[in-house]
Amino acid sequence: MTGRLPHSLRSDALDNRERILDASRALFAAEGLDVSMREIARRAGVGPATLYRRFPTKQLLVTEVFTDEMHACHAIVEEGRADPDPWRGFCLVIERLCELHARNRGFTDAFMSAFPDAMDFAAGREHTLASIAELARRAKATGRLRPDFVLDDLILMLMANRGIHATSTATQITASRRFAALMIRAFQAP
Amino acid sequence: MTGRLPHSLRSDALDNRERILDASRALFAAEGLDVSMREIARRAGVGPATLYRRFPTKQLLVTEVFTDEMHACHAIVEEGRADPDPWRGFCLVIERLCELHARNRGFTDAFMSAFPDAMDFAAGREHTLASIAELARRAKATGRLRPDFVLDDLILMLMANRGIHATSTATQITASRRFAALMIRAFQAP
DNA sequence: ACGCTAACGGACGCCGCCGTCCGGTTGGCT
DNA sequence: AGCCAACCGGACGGCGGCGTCCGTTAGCGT
Repeated sequence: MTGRLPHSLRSDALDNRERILDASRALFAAEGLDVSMREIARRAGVGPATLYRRFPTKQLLVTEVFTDEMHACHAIVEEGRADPDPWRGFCLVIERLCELHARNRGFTDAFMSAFPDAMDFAAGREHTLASIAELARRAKATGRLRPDFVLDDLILMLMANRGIHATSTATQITASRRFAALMIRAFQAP
Repeated sequence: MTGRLPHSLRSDALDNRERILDASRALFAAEGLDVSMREIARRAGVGPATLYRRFPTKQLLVTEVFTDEMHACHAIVEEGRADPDPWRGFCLVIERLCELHARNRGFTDAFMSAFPDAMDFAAGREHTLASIAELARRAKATGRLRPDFVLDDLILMLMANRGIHATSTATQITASRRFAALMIRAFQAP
């Protein structure tokens, strides 16, 4: 999945790898993608060389870390699509997506291709967006979603959602929820 | 206004001061507040020492640079308040405010108190927000603005607007305009 | 138990920014 | 014209991040 096989790694190496990923997850979620490699290594209790040996590029580390979140994205969209009421499903997707991104600053950066050449991500992103587009088409058919809604509006929303910062995670999520509610109202047909 | 009197400055010093402010304006608008002092000095064609001599703190430079924008903010809100139709005025304020912030990344950072101790700014900000609140009250009375609108929603909007980035300024403004339109729909009473 | 090799991390050189100091320059007043 | 103080900017030491090298450690297979 990453090109680097975790097999054929010595036990201590594997252990360090895990610690690096844990540290990355925590730091990326809290601070975004622009944490220094050094800081990740420190947090993981590992020398810089070890970090670079396992993940020569920050890019590789990022894609590895956010594979789960990417799957979560898919899952959210699929759940929305499975809803018998497309508009309800659409709203659910928006709410959940905003919360996911609010919980994980780094994932938003990655999703918005802060790393322009994260091809793995771009592919997953496009697939997710296409699914949302399909859901939006059905939601429009019910007359609840504005006919002039375009996919760019959703991207705009995610970009905007990224701008919302707060001191605590709890406040952050509350604010993001409020924002999602506003956007849903904006997307609703008059 | 800044504590540093531009009077009693030698002509060359005054000239450099102007060049520093110009460079800062350009860089802050384009890149936000996190440009290095060095870069500002380079852009202004001035040594680092000169920059620090004139503005010992980045904070001082920022407040000086964005005084104009702060006034523009006031003006926008006052114009909105002057509109005989409060809802129309409210919408105008939102559109103009979004555009102003879209044109100037650094100002948004400053306005959102990226510098937590920019007291001058905080005061101006609070005054502006209070004016908007008054306008909102009247707009609610007309029944066009949602009764549950709160000032935090506007701050949320500005934070969100900051998240919208684009490669070119033109695209940026287009996106921001679209966003403003969405938010207005969100704020409109059902 | 032993040895081989993967894996470790401290240390290195490089770079850019920070805020400051100081010897040279220049504007402005007499 | 000549002086003096205000002003200039190159240069400095400190810090932190970058990616890499290499001497040492310790997992694992026999």
